[in-house]
Amino acid sequence: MKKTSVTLKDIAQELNLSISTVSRALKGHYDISPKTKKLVTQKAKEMNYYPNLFAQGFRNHRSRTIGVVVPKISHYFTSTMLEGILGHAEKKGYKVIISESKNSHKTQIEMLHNMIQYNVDGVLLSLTKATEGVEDILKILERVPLVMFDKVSTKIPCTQIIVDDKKAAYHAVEHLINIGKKRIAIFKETEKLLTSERRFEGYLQALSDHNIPIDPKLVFSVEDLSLEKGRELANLALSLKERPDAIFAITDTCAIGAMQVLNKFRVAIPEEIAVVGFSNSFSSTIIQPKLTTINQPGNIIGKTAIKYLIKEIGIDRKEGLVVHKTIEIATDLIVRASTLKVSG
Amino acid sequence: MKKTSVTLKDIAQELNLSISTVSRALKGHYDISPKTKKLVTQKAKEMNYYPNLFAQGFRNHRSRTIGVVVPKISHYFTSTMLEGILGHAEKKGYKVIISESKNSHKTQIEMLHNMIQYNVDGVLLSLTKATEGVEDILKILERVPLVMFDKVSTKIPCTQIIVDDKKAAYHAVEHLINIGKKRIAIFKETEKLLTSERRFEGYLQALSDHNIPIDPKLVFSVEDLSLEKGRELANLALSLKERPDAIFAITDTCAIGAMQVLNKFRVAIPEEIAVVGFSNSFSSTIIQPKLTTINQPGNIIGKTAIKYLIKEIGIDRKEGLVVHKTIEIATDLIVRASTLKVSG
DNA sequence: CTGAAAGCGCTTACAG
DNA sequence: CTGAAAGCGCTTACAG
Repeated sequence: MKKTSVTLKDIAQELNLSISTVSRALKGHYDISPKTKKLVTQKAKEMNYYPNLFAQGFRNHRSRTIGVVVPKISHYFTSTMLEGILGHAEKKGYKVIISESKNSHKTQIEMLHNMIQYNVDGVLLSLTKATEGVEDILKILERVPLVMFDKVSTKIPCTQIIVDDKKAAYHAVEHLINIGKKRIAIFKETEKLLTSERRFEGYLQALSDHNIPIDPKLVFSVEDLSLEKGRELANLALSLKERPDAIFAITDTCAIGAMQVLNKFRVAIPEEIAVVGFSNSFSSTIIQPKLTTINQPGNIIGKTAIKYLIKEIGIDRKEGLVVHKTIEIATDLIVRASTLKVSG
Repeated sequence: MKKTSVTLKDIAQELNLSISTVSRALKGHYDISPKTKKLVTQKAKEMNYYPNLFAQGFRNHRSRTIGVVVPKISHYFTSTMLEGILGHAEKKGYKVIISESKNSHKTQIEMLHNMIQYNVDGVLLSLTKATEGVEDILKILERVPLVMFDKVSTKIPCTQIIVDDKKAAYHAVEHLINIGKKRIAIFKETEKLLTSERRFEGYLQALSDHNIPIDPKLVFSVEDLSLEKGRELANLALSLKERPDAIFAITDTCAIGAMQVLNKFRVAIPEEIAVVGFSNSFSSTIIQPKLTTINQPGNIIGKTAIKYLIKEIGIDRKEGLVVHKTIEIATDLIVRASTLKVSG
């Protein structure tokens, strides 16, 4: 496999020009005469010249590469965010290196260090649940432009793109109230996870805005929410003396687990207990009845994140000019059979 | 943001050594005295030195980067293959650039060209459905080591990692026969897609091995199999004078669409019609009854693909030594309620 | 065992 | 409008 690629030098020789001139002509430098420019660009095309991005990057101290670190690539929502990132990266001529941090804080930090070593121009980060302390990340922030998305931390001063979790949850719970529900349970994570807490805030707010007292018995917190955990919590909820008449689960998966239990015990959904999930997964349309849920536009989140990152990369030299924003991306509630209005 | 990183030169100055010596010491070159080695490695650590991979790559004509082109990253199966790729890449010190070809042949070729321009050491490719002609890809094959996985083409002479589709389908259909089914329909794609054709072969083989005549009316072919198409085909199947007593759908999604129709018309699954899918998606455990399906180890496929690619990268200089293999990864049948043995 | 030097392909001040 | 030269950070034959 020969890979002798055409270089500036080759073009220069063919044309009896200097390498400098060829280089400049190809970049459309204003100093070069139109004739030469035309000559060079034609020859370059003819010889099938492609710039050695490696050499360019080496020379310019920029790689046109962006590093992305996410907890797990095979979560559907994550992969839609990645699609948003890839799409925009391509348009802007950036390549994207992707790493998984799994559920390890250590791996996460390692990956970030790798990214720096790979000379990425900037990093896009979505935190693992297991993130412990942020000092490591603060250090990284000093070395490379960084934008966080989806799973973020308020302790890290950087631009962050998130779903408007509080508002989304508020709408979900308000919807339950509107269909006549009064004892609305929430299935959420224990404190660690910001996303979960913000959804909880939305829940509390909606109840209080509608003068519904908060019953602590209806707040179910657990670590590592999953299908299985959804089932367990549903069992707990059913065993309450005063059962809830609705469940707001902060993930679809957990909502589906809960529904399986309700179905098993022939608890009518939504008549006896309505259910709302979060994230509009494919499965939410498969479960019976179909699950009302909140659609998070992964694509837009990813795209917004990389947009801001590229902007920061552009201005990172002039220290001080970088303004950190928190952008909240709007979601929408998709109403399906699991919360159909109960007539009467 | 200052990014003045430590270079070999800095270490050399500190230690009053030449750059050459420092470079060699760090690589453990046998020529360097143990004392110097120790001195240098310590100093490097102390100064927090990280090699500039860019400069190394530029110098060595290798980037330790692998390019991956897949049709769509947000397909669950695809993302598990990517996980396999990423995991092994990390272990071997390779970074991974990922691109989506969407459903466009043109984009696919563009992405491959990009990869070459990015100086990747090798490329991992899974074809889009829309692949038209392979000349473009053959040309790329001349320029960079390439291994294909999952969606492949026999017309391209390179190492290919695929699921043993024929055998998998054979087992699925044989399982249906074993539970007493005789009129087994297949829901498949039209010819274009190799995967689909190989599953069809397995279907035919299983029937003929068990002396069950093939009824062309039971072979349903359609383009772009989807949930919706699964529903349509199920409707067609139900309208047959002689209904099938089982359906082998070559994707889970399509199987689930079919089941929705069966459920709607209160056709008992599996008693009246049993259903088998393909790929063990999360949804296959959500649909009622749970779907029997074939588990494809995406992780292993990805890992195997990158393993072979790295091997090829190692030997690509000595032309002619590269042997192209087709590796078939074994699958397993996961039996669930949709094909439970019908007693009597 | 160590060092000086060339070169990977490109860009860009400097000079003319 | 064009060219010669330096340099990005590293590796590696060549010399001693």
